[in-house]
Amino acid sequence: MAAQIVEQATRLFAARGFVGASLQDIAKAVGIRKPSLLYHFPSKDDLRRSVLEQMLEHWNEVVPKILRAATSGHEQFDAIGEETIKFFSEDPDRARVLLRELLDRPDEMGPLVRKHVQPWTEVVASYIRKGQAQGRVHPDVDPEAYVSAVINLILSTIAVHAVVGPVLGGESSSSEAIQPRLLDEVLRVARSALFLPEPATPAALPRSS
Amino acid sequence: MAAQIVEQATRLFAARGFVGASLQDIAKAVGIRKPSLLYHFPSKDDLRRSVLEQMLEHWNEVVPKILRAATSGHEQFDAIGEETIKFFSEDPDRARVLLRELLDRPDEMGPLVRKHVQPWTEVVASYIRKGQAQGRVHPDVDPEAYVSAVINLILSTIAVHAVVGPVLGGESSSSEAIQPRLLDEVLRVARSALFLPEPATPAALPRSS
DNA sequence: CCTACCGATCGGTAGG
DNA sequence: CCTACCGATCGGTAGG
Repeated sequence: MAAQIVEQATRLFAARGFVGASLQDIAKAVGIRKPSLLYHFPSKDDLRRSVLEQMLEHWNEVVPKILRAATSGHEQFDAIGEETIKFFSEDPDRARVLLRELLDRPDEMGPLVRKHVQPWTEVVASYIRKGQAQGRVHPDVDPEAYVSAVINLILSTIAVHAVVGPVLGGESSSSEAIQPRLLDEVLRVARSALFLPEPATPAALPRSS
Repeated sequence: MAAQIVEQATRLFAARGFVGASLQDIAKAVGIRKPSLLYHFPSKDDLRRSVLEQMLEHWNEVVPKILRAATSGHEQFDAIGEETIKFFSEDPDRARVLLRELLDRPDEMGPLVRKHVQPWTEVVASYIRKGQAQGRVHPDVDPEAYVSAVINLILSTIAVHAVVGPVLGGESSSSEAIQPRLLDEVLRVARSALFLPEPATPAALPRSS
């Protein structure tokens, strides 16, 4: 039961925001009365925290899988981007709730981001630095800033795809499915802003032209 | 007076969202009573539309200046990015209000984006296509998707900088000013995802190596 | 898990 | 531009 409440709360918080989605609305979506909902979650704020907690829990399950696949090289960095995109696009409400919370409660989200996002950000950043030392990655990439930018890009692209997507394809393109064009371009942008174009054997084969 | 109301409404809508900011709050910030506010704006929704309108008005003043400077070439594309960043970072509340509206009212924002953003998106896209024909721009750039991605990137980076910025610099870095590191990297990502690395004289000087 | 109910606050109006 | 007031809805509680 608690799981269904969290599920519907996520849906409605994502669509209408925390203050915009009433306990009444959420209870009705679950099929119970408001006081029954307040038996499972003592307050609306407790429910909000549970929604975030469940999301970060799922995220923490997925992170090791992402990082394991990513030792180095082009394909592995693609894997990081693809898995991150998969996490958010298999339920865009995750991106919307997260973005809303970042806007609504920056002071509260700071520590949460520091706890759940910064660690793997630093792992990815260290891979980037290693890539720079090996001459595979652009030397002027700011590793931490790059990772932040790509996360922001993925998050916002998926969160607002319903309005930005249809603007691209003048066609019907129902407002439900995410346009692959957008996500493909996001990945391409992230990739080509990172890697040097040529294998570039910097010192190994000093064959001067 | 109406201008002060719109100004404070923008501030509070940006910080707390449309439903989270009450007419009471806004009136108090202006220094008048709620019914006086409702004399200038017949309803809260009218005030919301005025906030959006004023923002898009300012945006429309800035767009021609941006496009005029951008005929072609590297520096001109940088100018587009820099001016767009300037527009939002000189008042980050613009980015926040816009992002909130995209999340809150996708169906209403669709037409607005189509009207105010799509036209210049297509101008920029056509520059990109010209650059591709001349071999200056990566051939696998999807012009419209690229522009959408960069707008999303700028918008979200500025909107949530207060929480993402401090995560980067472990130092004090007060939560007010936007970290130049972030914006510099955003510009670098946008630039290096667009242009081919070399001048690459494709057919003009067929000096085979 | 429910019915019944609470004070507080919401957007908005009447009337001056 | 104000005071006074409206019905509706909010999150939450009592009590079973």
